[in-house]
Amino acid sequence: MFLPHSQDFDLKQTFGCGQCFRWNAEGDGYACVVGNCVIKARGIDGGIEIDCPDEDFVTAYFDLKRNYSRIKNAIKKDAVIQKALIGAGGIRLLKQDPWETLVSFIISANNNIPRIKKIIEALCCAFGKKIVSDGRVYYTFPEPGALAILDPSALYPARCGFRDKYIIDAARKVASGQIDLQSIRCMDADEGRSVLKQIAGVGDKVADCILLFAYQKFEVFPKDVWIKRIVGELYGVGDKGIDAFVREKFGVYGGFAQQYLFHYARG
DNA sequence: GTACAGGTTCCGT
DNA sequence: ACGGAACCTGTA
Repeated sequence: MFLPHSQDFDLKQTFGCGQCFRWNAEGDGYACVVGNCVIKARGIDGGIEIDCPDEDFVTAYFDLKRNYSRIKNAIKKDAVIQKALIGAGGIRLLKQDPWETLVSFIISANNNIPRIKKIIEALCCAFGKKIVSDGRVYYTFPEPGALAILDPSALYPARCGFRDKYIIDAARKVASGQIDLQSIRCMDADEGRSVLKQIAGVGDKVADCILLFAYQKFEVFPKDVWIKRIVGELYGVGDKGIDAFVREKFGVYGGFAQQYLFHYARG
């Protein structure tokens, strides 16, 4: 699938902005296991080439139907956002699998990106399904049922630390049906957040990341330390004032603004 | 050896 | 309700 060059889609920005953890540089592009297959993406002359047999899936996953230029214009209200957009304007918000996103952001707690990626790969390698593509070996993300039967100590080789019991708690609640991840799709953000927070290790920040990156609740604005820092420094708004500030400033597009500002905050 | 990292939970006021 | 320490591990 070929996508002509657009200022609204940059692979490096999209994969590097912290919303996803399984895209890796490979050859002259990137590769990732999404669901049960390997997707590859690379920049080529005049655009982006995406290698995946299911075009409908690619369209949904990369959110290709949405007009990002229009969104960026709507939130481009001051010099701060304008500067952020210079280096981050090619970010797209990926529509990711809720279960994988849930576990990934439980792991993100008090952690850094390289180690988050390492832990997720270890879990996939140990408990996912092996697939081979172009002679390379990959692993799918483990199903809830595959983790639900385990004791937290079984995750020790993945070096999750104190998060191991949270991952198992999530797996058991999802595998048993106690938590229905699908049902969150049709809830508003506040309802969805309260359901997700029933899982140990899921607080406001982790829940908001899942709502934004898996359920496309674009008004949600996850507040991590970087965002708190940059909103404080550049807008002079304290932690407790962020929600009101964001609602007033970015309205229903808070999540997009969060990604642009976050990318900017990390240089 | 010590501090700290994209957060949550627990235990004090 | 609210603020601070602890949590597992890897890295500086």
